[in-house]
Amino acid sequence: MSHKILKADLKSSVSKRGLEMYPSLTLASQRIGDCFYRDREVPAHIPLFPAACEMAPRMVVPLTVPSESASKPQKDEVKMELENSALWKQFSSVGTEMIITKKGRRMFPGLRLKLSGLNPSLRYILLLDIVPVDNSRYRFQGGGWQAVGGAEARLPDRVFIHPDSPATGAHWQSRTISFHYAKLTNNTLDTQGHIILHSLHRYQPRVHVVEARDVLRWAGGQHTFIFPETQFITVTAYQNNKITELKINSNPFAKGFREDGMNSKKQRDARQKRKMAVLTETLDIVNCDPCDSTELLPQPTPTSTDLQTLALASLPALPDPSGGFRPEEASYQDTLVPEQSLDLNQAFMASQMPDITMQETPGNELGNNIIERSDAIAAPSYTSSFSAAQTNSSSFSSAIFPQPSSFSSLPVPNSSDISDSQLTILPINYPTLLSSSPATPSLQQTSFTFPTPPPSDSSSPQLLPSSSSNSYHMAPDTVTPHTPTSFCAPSSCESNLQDQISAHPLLHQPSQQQPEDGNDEPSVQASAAYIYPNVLPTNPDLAPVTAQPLACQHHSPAAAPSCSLPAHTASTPFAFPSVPPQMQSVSLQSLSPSPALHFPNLNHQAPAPAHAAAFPPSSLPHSSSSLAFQPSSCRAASSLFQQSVISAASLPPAVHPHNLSNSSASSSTCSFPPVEIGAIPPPYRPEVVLHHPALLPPLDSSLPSSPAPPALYPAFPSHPLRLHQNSHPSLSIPFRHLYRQHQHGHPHYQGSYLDMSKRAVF
DNA sequence: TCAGCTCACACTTTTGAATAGC
DNA sequence: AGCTATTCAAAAGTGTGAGCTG
Repeated sequence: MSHKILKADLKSSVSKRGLEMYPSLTLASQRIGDCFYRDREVPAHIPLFPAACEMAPRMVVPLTVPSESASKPQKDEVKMELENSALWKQFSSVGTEMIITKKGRRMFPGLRLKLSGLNPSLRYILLLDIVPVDNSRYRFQGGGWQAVGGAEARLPDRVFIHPDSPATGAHWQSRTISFHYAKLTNNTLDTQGHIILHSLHRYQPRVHVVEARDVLRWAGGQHTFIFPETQFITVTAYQNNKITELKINSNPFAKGFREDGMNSKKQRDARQKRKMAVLTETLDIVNCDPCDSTELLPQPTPTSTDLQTLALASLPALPDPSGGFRPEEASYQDTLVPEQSLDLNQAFMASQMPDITMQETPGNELGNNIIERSDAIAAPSYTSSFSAAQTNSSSFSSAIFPQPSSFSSLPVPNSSDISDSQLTILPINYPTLLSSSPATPSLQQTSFTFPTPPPSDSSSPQLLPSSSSNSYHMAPDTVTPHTPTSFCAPSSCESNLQDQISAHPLLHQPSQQQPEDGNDEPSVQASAAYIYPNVLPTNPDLAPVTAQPLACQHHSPAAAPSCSLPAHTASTPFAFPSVPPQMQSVSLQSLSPSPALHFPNLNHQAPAPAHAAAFPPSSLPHSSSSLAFQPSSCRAASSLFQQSVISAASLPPAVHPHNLSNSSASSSTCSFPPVEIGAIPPPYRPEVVLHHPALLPPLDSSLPSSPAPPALYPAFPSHPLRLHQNSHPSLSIPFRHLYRQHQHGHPHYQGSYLDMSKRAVF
């Protein structure tokens, strides 16, 4: 089976930033102040992010967002379930560790997902990215994981595109979606497209469902799903023996290491004994033959293989200390035992699999570019259960979940806490969690609209406001795609942030979140517009806070700025560079130009339209961006957003690691503050393409030269999208090697990659 | 000295080409 | 000739443990 894997380095703010932890909101100040969401309970425009303290590590932190009003029709109910949730929870209860190696290591357990709610006729792209949960480095001490310091500089974010992408909704919904091809590496110079992570850091995988049309057209609705139980700590060698046991017992490839396996400790010891015996015997023989000894001694020390060969050859009749060395038999036994275990797991999963129903948050019909908030429908139940679980025995808690009961009392660590915190990750008691939330395990859903990173210069096309009241305003001269979104160091911003957070109205509305019944989502009433974060921070953590380039800055909750959003209606297509078929990953980068996706397997699916007009009506009518947190499944909320793209940049404010530890470590909850989802990075910006003509594929004469853009996508001069007809990936440029110079100025610059590091720094 | 990393190893499953059978 | 099933070797995925590194 040859999976045509598409690897591309999309630069997405989403992947780059991941979910920002609340309350350490991280959008650039100039944008943060302009980020408002409307909420029924909070009619006034409430800035998503504190104006003063935007600096925060890009981490996964869900923000609780009041869900859309129940009265609103839910047009977009994308649901995702984690099929092997039970297995994940088993690991999570101990403290999931993921081996990362230089060559890349697969994740185990892998992400096995079920999707529903997609438009069968539309194409979607599934993306996997992994973002830091906090800003700490961990060490396994005293049987548990403890934060022992600050995280290392963030590495280039890469996104793994599911090999089937793009595929129709029918395709995705007809089978289990697995991301087992994705590999993790700690090689910062990795050229294989693996997801680069730091060892001994804590991460949260995220899955993004993006409408292919939208991605190809520099925008699009998206759904982001996060399963708290899939958090893990990266290691180069397992630290917790329990994890090792679980891996061995669960992973078929590790079958040999099982108790009765051929590579078990017992067998290995036996082999070792035999080797030593043979070696000793051989040496004795050699030593007994003085004549030969001088001749033969020069031979190299027998290798283990040689020794084993000798041993096997000389010990065929030797009784096996372990009860008989019969590979076939042992192997057979090994297979039976684990399989049964897995079956049990499956049964458990089935029983535990909640009927997750995440409410989607219909976006603004008019396409208003407003941060839309969807409520964590099931937040209460899930929250409480999660909290309860906290107290239990898991090796680490889900840091991303703030205290349920209280936004107002959301723990906001002092700066001092940050430096010396020795976070001990508490385990999550999933069973408790599940049992406690009978209604629905689904977490809250949060939907966000993400501005599409606009071109950096005036020449770049700009999105014409479809609605005057909700238009984006760009300040090309002041804000470039390179403009960092974060402007203050975490330490300096913490106190302010805390104050702001505590004062934030939303933080005092935990009770307002309705239980998930699909009707509890608070509707966004007040018109809210936030300045289009046209550029994601190149190095948000280092970016100065003072920079406020955007013309439309509104830090006042009452302010409803009208900002023009640059339109990226046209995609600048180019072929992906050829990549190994098995994995193709992209670095989503918000700031740097993003290449148009070229999906090799488009041709064996529904004909790919050359331009938006050719696409069927979007299943994400509002170009929604949604984020859903759920234990095992969730329904993503869709929000109306024209330029929604997976963007970590627009992701929720980063939660301070310590904050995280305090809130989550002490309690895992599902009451999240509003989560802002990042957006799929746009293709290359026009100016970039101009300087790199090679990026542009030959124009397809058969395609209309000037396709009429849909209303949501104002005319934008560009090359018509030319979908590659070759079923095999033939990426003409190192698409997957596009990196953004990360915050902290990551030194591991990819020399062979396109230099995306040159961007304005404020 | 030691925590963390790299690498070779043995074992396993997966993959896909080659072959056989219908 | 075409299709399907089977076989088999190579490739790739595992954890382990010794050795290396800073």
